[in-house]
Amino acid sequence: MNTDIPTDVMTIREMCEAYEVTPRTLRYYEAKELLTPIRIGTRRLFTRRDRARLALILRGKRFGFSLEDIRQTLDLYDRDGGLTAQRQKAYDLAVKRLAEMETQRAELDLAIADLKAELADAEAKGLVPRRAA
Amino acid sequence: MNTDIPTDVMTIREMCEAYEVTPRTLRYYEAKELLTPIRIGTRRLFTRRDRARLALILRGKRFGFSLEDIRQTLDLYDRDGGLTAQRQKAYDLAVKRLAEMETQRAELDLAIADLKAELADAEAKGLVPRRAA
DNA sequence: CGTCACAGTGACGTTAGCGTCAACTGCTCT
DNA sequence: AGAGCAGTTGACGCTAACGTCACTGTGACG
Repeated sequence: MNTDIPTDVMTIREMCEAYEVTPRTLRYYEAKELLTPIRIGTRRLFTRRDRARLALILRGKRFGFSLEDIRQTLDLYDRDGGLTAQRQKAYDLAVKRLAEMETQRAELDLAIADLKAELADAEAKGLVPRRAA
Repeated sequence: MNTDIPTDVMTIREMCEAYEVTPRTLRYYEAKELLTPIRIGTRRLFTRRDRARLALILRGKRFGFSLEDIRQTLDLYDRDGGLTAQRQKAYDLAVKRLAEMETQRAELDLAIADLKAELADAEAKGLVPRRAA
């Protein structure tokens, strides 16, 4: 009994400024079924849900996941939660992603340590005047 | 006084199997000046240095860095170390990359925590029978 | 009522990062 | 010498993730 339009929606421009993306990007994500903004006539209105998803998308991208990878796990974050097979699959995938991310975290720690060592070495050799905290 | 060929070199096939990449990839990296294998006639021989660089390349890729990003910092890892402006630039860039990686680490921790919470929530709702350690 | 700024829809262009194929070039082994 | 095989060089192909452009639609406003 609440089929009307949510009040806290944003236009495409507002979205772009809020998340530093272009309209093209948002339309592209919609085409790829990552976002599902409300359509008023032809115009798009992005809901709270869209914003949450967009944040997750952008985050995922920074970790090197593809949009397709991201799309497949996004559903897990939907609160409506039917006990569908769809959702079960999303869950399974998410478990795998979690493992990947933890692996990546370990690797990242290693890479950071390595890089720090290289920098320290370069400094020790007197190559640079940098002050590292 | 050691201009001859290093003994611990690898052919392109050996490299491919060792690092799970294709010949195409290695040639591509060479074309992009990420690797500089020795050329015997037309054949390539990959040195210890190439292997170290390749490992760094593959690692960088997993964190979402572009090959160009990677190329620009790789020089820092070269042990020969002239005090060139080149090297100074590599150092400066590396400092920036380090900051990026630490940001990424923080985000990754957040993302992991989020995802774990979602999974726990899904389990609590009885959506799945998974046993998480 | 004109226009004007913003939104939308194709459709084509672009870049990175390789895949794929064809046509050589050398070895090496028989 | 011929066969075979790993390796090389173009050259073209392809996908993801958008950019860009040309055109259409439309609500607001003087």
